[in-house]
Amino acid sequence: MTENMTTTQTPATASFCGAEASEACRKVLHAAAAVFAEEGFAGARVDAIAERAGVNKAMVYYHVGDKARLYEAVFSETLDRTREALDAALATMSSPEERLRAFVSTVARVARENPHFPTLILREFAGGGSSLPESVLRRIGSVFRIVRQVLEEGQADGSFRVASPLLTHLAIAGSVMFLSASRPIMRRVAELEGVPPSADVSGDVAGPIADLLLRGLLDVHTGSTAGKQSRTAIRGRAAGRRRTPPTSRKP
Amino acid sequence: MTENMTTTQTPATASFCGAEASEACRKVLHAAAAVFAEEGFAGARVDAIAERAGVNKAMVYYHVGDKARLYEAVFSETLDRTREALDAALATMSSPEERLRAFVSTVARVARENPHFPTLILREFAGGGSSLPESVLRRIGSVFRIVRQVLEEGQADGSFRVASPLLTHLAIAGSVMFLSASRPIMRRVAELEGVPPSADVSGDVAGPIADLLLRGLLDVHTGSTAGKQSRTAIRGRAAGRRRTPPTSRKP
DNA sequence: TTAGTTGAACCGACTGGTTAGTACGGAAAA
DNA sequence: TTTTCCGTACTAACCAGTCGGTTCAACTAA
Repeated sequence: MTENMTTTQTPATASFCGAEASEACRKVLHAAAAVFAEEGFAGARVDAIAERAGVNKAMVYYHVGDKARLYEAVFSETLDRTREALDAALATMSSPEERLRAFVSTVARVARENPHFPTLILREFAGGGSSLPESVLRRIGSVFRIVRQVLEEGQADGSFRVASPLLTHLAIAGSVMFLSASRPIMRRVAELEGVPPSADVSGDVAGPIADLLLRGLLDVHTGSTAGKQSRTAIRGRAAGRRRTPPTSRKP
Repeated sequence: MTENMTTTQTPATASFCGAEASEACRKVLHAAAAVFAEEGFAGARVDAIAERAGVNKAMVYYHVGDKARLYEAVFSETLDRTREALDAALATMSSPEERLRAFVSTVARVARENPHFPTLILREFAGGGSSLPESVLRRIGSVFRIVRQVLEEGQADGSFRVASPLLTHLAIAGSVMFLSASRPIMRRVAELEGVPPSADVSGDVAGPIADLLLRGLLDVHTGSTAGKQSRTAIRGRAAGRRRTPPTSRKP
């Protein structure tokens, strides 16, 4: 399957499969992405990856290297592709709002085209990045830098309210990743409760997420009384927000 | 549904460690939560759990059962505790905004008090809930029902704009979980880039997250020109949002 | 008091199945 | 021939789960 050459035609796998990126090698990387996403690093079996790729297990070692290197290759390739898509998408936008919306929709699109991406990211963030080498962490940092710049621009020109760029970025990325990866478990929960699985998470999630994050949940656009009341209530609450005591249960 | 008696003081670990919940058993559950969070289900070694708990491996099997049952016990206990905290927190609030803010801050507090919680949730959502039994999925569903009710109330009385409750819930939960679990990897990324690790994610994340999600990122309160422009642009975009064809890659 | 009994809590050492990684040989290109 | 590619068959290690036994406190009978 050559299905995710959707953005540009750069051979992102070049550094791992040799410069030419042979067919077998690409199949291995695709299969690895799928199995790593489904089972996690520890749960993934090299035999399963090989079988899924339609090659012999020895080929995995011949082409890519050991399991850790395979994992790194999957991550690097996906992050590079994401980064390229982001650069391309943000380049055409000028205002911070447009750029932020483009960020959300681009990440959502990459997640839709490559369904293993959000799963891998979620797993790795949960693990603290312990199984990632520096090179991959640096790629993550470079994506963060893009968003931080957009957020700071927006704050500087007054179109965004002042908030921590790091928290905001994580909220945006977390929403998109979590939501994209939630499809299977939400389907299971839904059918367990006897309700038909919601179509909301099956379609395009970028628009609603961007709406939520950019416009906010409160209906401030209609200028209705309810909306105004809400805003006042929330502003008061936000100002006088009580601090919760830092009672940590475990040292 | 028999297990929705969550508002009362049910001892959450009762069903797994025997009614008395012996000291050793509690230690095992705590250690299991830590190791499962750090390594995932497949990556967690029962020997590691036993060592962390300061008991012999055979004791793990003697007290709790096999690895899957141990995992289930950790999840059930944590989810029950979360559910109890939510019920208590939301009971005192009346308006939908207050209740939603209470939801965010309660989940954030539980995550801070029990740092393994967001990690476990993230991992399990990534895995599609494949290693969770029905009982645990039902508990997840019950938490979702709480939030959906709040959202629908808010939409009914006009204080929330109309949006998919499922998407909104996942965005909220995803933000909080992702952000809470991101601390370690963010620290690693930060120190790799030579910048001091941001204090933003170390403190209380509930307030900023709730502010972001409830008020929205755009500074609509000042009525600035930039804000007005943004809103128009966004409304236009949201209305004419293109539909993406539902191309599912795998059957 | 004391010797004997019981049973729950506990442990070191083992097993059987699984899995990452390799040795080596064949085939086809170059 | 040499190099690249691919496959079979193997090993060494790992790990979930078990087994046989020990400790010890509580209880009882004499």
